[in-house]
Amino acid sequence: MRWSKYYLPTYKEVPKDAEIPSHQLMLRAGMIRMLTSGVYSFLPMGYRVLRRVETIVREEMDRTGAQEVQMPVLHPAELYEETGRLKNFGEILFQLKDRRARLFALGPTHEEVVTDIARAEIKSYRQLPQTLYQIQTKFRDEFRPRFGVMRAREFMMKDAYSFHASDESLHDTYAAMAGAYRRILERLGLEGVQVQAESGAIGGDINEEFIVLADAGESVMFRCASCGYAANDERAVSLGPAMLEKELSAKMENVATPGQHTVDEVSAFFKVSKQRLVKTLLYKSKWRDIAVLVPGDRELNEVKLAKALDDPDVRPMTPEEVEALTGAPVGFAGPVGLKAIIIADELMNAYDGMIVGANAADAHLRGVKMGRDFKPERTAPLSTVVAGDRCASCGKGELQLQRGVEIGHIFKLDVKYSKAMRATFLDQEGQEQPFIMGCYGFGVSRAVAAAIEQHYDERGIRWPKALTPFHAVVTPLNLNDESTVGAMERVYAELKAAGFDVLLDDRDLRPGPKFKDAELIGVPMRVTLGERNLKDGNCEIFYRLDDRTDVVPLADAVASVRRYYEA
RNA sequence: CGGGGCGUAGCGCAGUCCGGUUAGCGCGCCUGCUUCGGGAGCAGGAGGUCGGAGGUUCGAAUCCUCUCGCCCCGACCA
Repeated sequence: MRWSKYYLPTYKEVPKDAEIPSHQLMLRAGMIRMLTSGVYSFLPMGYRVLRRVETIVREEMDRTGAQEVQMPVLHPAELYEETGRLKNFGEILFQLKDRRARLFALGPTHEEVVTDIARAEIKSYRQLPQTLYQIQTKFRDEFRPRFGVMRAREFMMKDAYSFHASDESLHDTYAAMAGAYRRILERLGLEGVQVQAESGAIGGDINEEFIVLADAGESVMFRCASCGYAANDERAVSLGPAMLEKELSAKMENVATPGQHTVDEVSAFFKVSKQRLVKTLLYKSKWRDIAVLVPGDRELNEVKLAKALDDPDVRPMTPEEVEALTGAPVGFAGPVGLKAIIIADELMNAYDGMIVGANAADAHLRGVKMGRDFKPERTAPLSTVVAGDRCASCGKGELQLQRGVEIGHIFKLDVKYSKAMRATFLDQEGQEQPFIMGCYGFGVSRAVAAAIEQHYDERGIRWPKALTPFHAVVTPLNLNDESTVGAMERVYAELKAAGFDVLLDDRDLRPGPKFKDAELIGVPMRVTLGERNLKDGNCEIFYRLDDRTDVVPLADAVASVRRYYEA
C-alpha cells in the first residue's frame, strides 16, 4: 500500500471530544470517524485491525467445532414478546416500524433468533449438541455511549449459542468456550482475567466475564492475591474489613443530632468512624416497603439487592415516600420501630453497637444492637466490596481492586429461552425436553480499543504483532534522491512478495512528519531509507515496541521483518 | 433522564461578559522557489450559513427565546 494513495487521515492534535487514550488514538491515527454519538465508521486502517481480530476469533471458534452463521439484524418484535424481553430490554432496544406499522427491533443480541432457528429443525437428542456463532453488528441504544467504540450504540460482536440435551454437555461446551476465549486473548496479545459475574438482561445463573486490564476500563473487579478468587463488582462478596471496631457500651440511647444528615456529618458529629454507622436505605419492591441496612463505610449494590429480593424492578423511595414511612426527613431513617421489611447486609452480623437514624427529625440512636433492638427478616450480601476486604473464598487474602474492559461474557442459560419459546426435542425416553442452552459473547470492536488501552505510549499506538494493520512501514527520507527511490521500490516489492503487509510512505514530506505519523499509527517495524546509510548499502530497521534501531544491509531487510514476526 | 460544559475553516482555539468596518490565530491544505535524518523557510493563495430558527436593534458570532448536536459526571448497562 502506498501511503500517498491510502485513506489514512491523521491528526497532530488531540480531538477535544475524546477522553481516553484509545479513543484519542483511534481518531488521531485515522482508524475511525464518528457519524453520530456512539456510531462510528471504520476507515481502512481501522478496518484492517478489526478484521485481524475477527480472523483470530473466527479461527478459535471454528477450532471448538462451532459453526459460523449470519443471522438478521432486523427482528420482529413478537419474538421478544415470547421471552418477555421486549419489556425487559426496555429502552436499550432500538425499535422501528415498517410501512404497515409492524414493530421491529434492531438486534441487540440473538438468543431469540437462534432459538427460533433451532426449534424449527432440532427435534431429537441425536441432533445435539450444536453450537452456532456469528460475527455481526449489534445495536443497543445505550443510556450513555462513550469512549468511542468502547461503548458504542452500534458495534461489532461475536456471539455464539449452544444447544444441549444435558447439563454435562453444556458444561463441556462452556468450558471449551472459556478455553477458546483464553486463547483468543493470548493470541491478541491482551492481558485478561476471567471473573465471576452477574448476567443482567441475558439471564442464566452461571456466567463469567473476561476482563482486559486497563485503567480506563469501565468494569471493576476484585481479585484475591492468595487464592485466585476473581469477581466483578456486581458479584464480588467479602468477609468485610480486615479490622473491625468493637464497641463495648451497647446501651441504646437517643441523641439529638440537629442538621446531621449524611454519613460524613453524623460520623463527624459522634467522632466515630463510618464503620460505627448504619445506612438505612428505603426501597419499594413489588409494593412492599423494604428497609435495607448496610454498614456506613460501604455502598449498597443495587444489583445484589435486586437479586436478593428476586425483583429486578426494585427502586429507591422518593423523598416523599421516605417521609411518609419514617415520619422524618431524609437522613434520619433507622430500623428501630420501622414499619417495613428489614433486610440487612450480611456483614452487619459482625457489627455491634451501631448508630442509626431515629425516624425523627434531627435525632439518631446510639448503641443499637441487631436482634435486640430490631430484627431483620434476613441478611444477604448487599454491600459493595471495598479494596482490602478479606477474601470470602479463602478467608485469608486481601481483595484487590482492578479496572478493566469487559471483552467477553459467557453464560449458562439453562432453559430460560427454550422454555419460553417452546423450543424442545425428544430425549432418549421419548420425553419432550427444552434445549439446555449457553451463550457466549465477545466484543470485537471493543477488543480493538482495549488493545490500544494496553499498548500505547506518548507517541502513539504500539500494535501487538497479531493486530498490526501493517507488518512494516517503509520510509524513504528523500524522494528526490534516485538511489533512495530505487531502494524503496525494491524493498517494498520484496516485502510484498514475501507475503507481508507493507505501507510505503511515498508522501513527499520531510522525515520528521513521516516518523511521527509512523509512530502514531503504531506499526511495529519501520524500514528507513536514507542516503546516509544507503551509500554503504544499508538501511535502518526501527522497532517501535523496543524503541531500538538496527542498521542492516539493504538485502537483509526482508529477513529482519521475517525474523521479527516469526519470533 | 438529572447535573455541568461546549458548538466560530479539515483539526486545535481566540473573539461573546461590555453589540459597531471586510471575523481572527496556530496547524493542516493549494501554487512557486529553496530545503531534505525528527512535525522546515520565504512568497503568494483557497477555505466560514459564527450549529439552526425566530426575535430585539440603525447594526448581532456577541443580547433574548426556542431548538438541534457533541462531550463530561451521575443514574443505568454486555
